[in-house]
Amino acid sequence: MSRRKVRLTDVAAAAGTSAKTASRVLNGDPRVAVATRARVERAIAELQYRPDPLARSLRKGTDETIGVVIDSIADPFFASVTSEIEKVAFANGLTVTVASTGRSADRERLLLDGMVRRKVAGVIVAPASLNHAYLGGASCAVVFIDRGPVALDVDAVLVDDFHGARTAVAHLIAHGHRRIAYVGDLLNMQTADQRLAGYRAAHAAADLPVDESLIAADCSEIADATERAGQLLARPDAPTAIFTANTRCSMGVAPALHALSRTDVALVGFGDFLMAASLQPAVTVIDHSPEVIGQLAAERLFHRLAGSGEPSRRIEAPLRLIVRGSGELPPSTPVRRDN
Amino acid sequence: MSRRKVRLTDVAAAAGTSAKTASRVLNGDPRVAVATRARVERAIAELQYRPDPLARSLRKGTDETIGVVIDSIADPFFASVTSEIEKVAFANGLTVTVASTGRSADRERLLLDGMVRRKVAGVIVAPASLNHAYLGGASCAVVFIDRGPVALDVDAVLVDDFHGARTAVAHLIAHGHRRIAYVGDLLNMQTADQRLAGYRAAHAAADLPVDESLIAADCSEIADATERAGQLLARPDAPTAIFTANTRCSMGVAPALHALSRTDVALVGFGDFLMAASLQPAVTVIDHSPEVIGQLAAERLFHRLAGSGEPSRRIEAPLRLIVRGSGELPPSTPVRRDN
DNA sequence: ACCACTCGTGACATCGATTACCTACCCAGC
DNA sequence: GCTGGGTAGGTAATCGATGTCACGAGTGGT
Repeated sequence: MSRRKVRLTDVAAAAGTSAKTASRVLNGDPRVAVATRARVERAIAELQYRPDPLARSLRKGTDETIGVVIDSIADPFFASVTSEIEKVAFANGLTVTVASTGRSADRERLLLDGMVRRKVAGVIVAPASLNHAYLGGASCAVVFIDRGPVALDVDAVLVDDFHGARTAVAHLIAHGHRRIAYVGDLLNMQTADQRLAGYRAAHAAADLPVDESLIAADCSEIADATERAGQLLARPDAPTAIFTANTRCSMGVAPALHALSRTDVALVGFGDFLMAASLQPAVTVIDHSPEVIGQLAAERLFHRLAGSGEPSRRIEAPLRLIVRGSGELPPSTPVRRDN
Repeated sequence: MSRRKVRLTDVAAAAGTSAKTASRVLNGDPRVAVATRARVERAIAELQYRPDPLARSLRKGTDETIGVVIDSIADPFFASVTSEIEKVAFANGLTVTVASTGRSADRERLLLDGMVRRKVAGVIVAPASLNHAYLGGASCAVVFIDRGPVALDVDAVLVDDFHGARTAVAHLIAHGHRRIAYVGDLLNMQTADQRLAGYRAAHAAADLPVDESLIAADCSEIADATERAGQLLARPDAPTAIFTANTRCSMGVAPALHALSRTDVALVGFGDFLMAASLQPAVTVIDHSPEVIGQLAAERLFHRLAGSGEPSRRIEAPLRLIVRGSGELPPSTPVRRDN
């Protein structure tokens, strides 16, 4: 009740000093006599004073908030990343503001612009745009995740999309598959592009030709992946295996296989997901732990905020193949006529 | 480059007027001559001026931000809710700050306190504490989700936990089950409490006794649910069906059944989840769409912000039973000796 | 011709804290 | 005794926008 509006001047008055000195105590300025400091601290405790973050931000020109800009909060991958960032931020006493781009470059700019204007201490961004030079003038720390910065020199926490995809596809090839479909995101996404390159590289390494018609690189939603998987499998020359280039696609393709009872089609996905181990067959994946990515990104950001001046780095989050069954199925030879 | 620090006074100067008048134009004050307004508007456009949200908040005493306080962003249910809230907020030009309580009442207070101090326009809270009187003094709009407010008169968007659970369990009973386990959250959660009550009511309605030893109400994490399911099924008098009282528990129990190859045990879960339809058997659930809850909550909040003075309401989000297979399995009579 | 009023505007205080700059004092050293 | 230097603390400007209030110019009624 009574706690309405306790200002710094109130504290100062109670401590019999001026606002400036109270402010010094608050900010840990050493030039304050111990006795005075004690009086101020007692006043703060008694009045339950807490500084107004808005006023402080306005004056200091920096807010104790970190912004997180991602594709969608509903995407389990980004949800986990965000959750981890929030944990680290909370531990450091900062708050987190999230906003989702829905993969729109315009919206990314809009959101980041707003955050910069709000003077956030830093931002962690999964970019949707293709050129980030516009962030150059920003005075806050920036860390990119999932996709790297273009035309901008900042830290990034990424995974080795190329090698991850290559490993996944090589795994399928090693199990005898020759006709492997690619189901992934639109290629204007850096990650998608790299993963498709990995898919091709795996083929090249095994001297296998790539059948371009098996490449479905236009699945931005779960439903798209489901639909494309259905189409691919309906073909007379259907693939015997599918590589899904991201979690969303895996979560679209797995149900499609299930719905068609195609337990004979091998599947390896990029990105682990809940229930992947309990599907029939369990889904083999290349796991890039969102928790680790979130943590690395947040730590990197705080490192910067603490004033590290080191040159920016691209940090690589670990990848590992989790063998569960779906990726080890042998190629089936269904109704075939030729060959 | 040049856009650094365009202040209202700069705009005013460019338009040959005073800051106050420029401010009037910005805030749509009608008392401005059309000519002046035009000049100011042109200056704004030319200088690409955008008001400083911090300064504005400080002065107006309210921030264009809404706070979302939930258990965990990593929880798919809350992630979806949050995502929906963020969509609505973005559409209204507000930003969203999220923070997770990890189910700690202390942390809930801490977080909400911080948000209120930040003068957020409103908060949407999935409470962890058991008494919310402390929010009474807050000057911002408040909407509760998932769990209702206690000792506080604000809007809430809830689901009918009692009837949902009752329906789910009645469904299992209708399919012949007599020994139905309950796997759920700690009972100090309102929702858990109500759902267990629904479980009991369904038994009572069918004149079935409740075997208290089949009630595992201490699973706050996915792993807990997995473990408890394993224990329950290892008993000589194992249940023939399981009701999981929330998504987390469903996601723990389903893999447990799968790992034990117990495709004979029926399962109905409270809350839908990704892949539920693709598990073997597909999981029958009582669905309470997080999207709908998030949207209703956000809309309600904006309704309040728009100045609605109506008395607070408890809005009920719809529930529906999604029949998929796991809930319709007949009771199996495994290695039984008695009866 | 004068009062009463509205209309468009600007000067100045204000939101709550921080910072630049300056004072007062104490003690050492010449 | 006076200067120099360091320390504790105060005063006022500042961050950027908005609220208060007052002021000059038209307008219309009498």
